Amino acid sequence: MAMAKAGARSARTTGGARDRSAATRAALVQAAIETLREAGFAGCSAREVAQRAGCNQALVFYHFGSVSGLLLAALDDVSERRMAAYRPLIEGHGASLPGLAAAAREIFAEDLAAGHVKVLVELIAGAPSVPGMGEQVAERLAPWRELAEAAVRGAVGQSPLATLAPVKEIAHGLVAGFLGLEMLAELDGSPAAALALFDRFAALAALVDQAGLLGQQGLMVLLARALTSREGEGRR
Amino acid sequence: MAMAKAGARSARTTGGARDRSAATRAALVQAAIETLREAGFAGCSAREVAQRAGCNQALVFYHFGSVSGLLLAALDDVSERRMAAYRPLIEGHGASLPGLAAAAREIFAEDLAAGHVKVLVELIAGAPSVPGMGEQVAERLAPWRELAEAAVRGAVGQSPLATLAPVKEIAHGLVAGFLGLEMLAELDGSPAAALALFDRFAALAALVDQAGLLGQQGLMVLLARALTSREGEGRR
DNA sequence: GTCTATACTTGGATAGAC
DNA sequence: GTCTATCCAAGTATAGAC
Repeated sequence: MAMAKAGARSARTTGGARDRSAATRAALVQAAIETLREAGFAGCSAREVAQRAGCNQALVFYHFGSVSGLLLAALDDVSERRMAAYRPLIEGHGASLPGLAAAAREIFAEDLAAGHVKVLVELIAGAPSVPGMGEQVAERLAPWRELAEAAVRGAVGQSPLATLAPVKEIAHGLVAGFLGLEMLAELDGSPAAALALFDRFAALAALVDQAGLLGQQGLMVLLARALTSREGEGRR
Repeated sequence: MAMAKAGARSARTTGGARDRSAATRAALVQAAIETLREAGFAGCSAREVAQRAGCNQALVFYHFGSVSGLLLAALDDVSERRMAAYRPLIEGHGASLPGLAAAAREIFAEDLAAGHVKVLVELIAGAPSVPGMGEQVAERLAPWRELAEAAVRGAVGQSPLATLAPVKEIAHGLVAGFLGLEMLAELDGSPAAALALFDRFAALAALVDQAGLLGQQGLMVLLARALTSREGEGRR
């Protein structure tokens, strides 16, 4: 998928030329991420990005066809690298809710610092100005949503919590939360509030995990009782 | 605050001229909202907006000084009108958690349909491309965050839930959730997933409210016990 | 593959007529 | 207050030299 544009390169280039080409592409992609982060989608002109990459503006069009092509390649790059980093994290600790919370916190702190979620946010927000881009961005977001779903399923799939809401819904909320927290962190100029919320989530997860001792015999029964008994509802 | 730019109008204009001026300003603001919604921040040129408003491009600069000035005025307009609509909703039903959930659902459904949250999302995302705009947007978001905080305080302030997380944190998460759900709804081309999540939230709120019968004597004791008793932790 | 040069378009912003 | 006309800056994209 990241190689979708590789055809732009001749199949017979020499090794050195290929290296240089790859280096240029990589530099442009990195510069695009940086520009998206610092100047937003609206600040991402071919000239601006090329300048940061230390190369010529025309190379954006040679390698990626258009500015939006470059931005999508940047999203691919971030996605691929981050996905590779997160999957083991989630598959490792993800069997428990506290593990998921801790993993999510680490991931998010790292991504806030590196601006990875910002790339996504900017592309989602900027997409409507480029015909057809919304679908392209949605395609690239899909694996993330699946990863979130898998993480939630692994963490609460067989616990009583799963009966409170479908895994898909919880995952949707999680992804939305990531995006929203990123925007607020950007606006506030600080990720503190977002990280505090994650810490709180981790603490609550630990609490629920211990309450999980109650399991079907405890927590669930309690909730079920609350759901069914409607007689004493005079609470003001 | 919405009158900040009123000085652009002479103090001695005739009644008719003032009406026309106000109408033009209003048309531009409405067109800006519509453009932000359909083409995003990056698609909001003075020419594009003016065309939708059915007036001349130069009037953007006459009335608002700059394109970003117009966009901020659009945000002011949305904020003011929506705030007026929500405050009674929240103050009316907000004394209970289910009331808050129901109110939030109504608000959000309306705003999704009208694109009000989109305006905010686009301005937050687009802000980094205009020097100083981030602060302006943050200022305008502040009342919303306070409203969310007041709503949360009113709904869970004296309930056992409030001891699980500070009201400020919950409110921060709520606002982030609104923003993130808006982005996903936009990308999906459908608010269904967001609304389903709100419905779930409302259902859980009703559940918690009924569990609130347990109050300090029930739910809290349970949670406290889970927090302190660590001896039987052999749960696999 | 990369550069320079350039054609063309769009956008921000202002001057001046009405 | 609104419009036309216009200037200028910035952006996309391509052609052609190296």
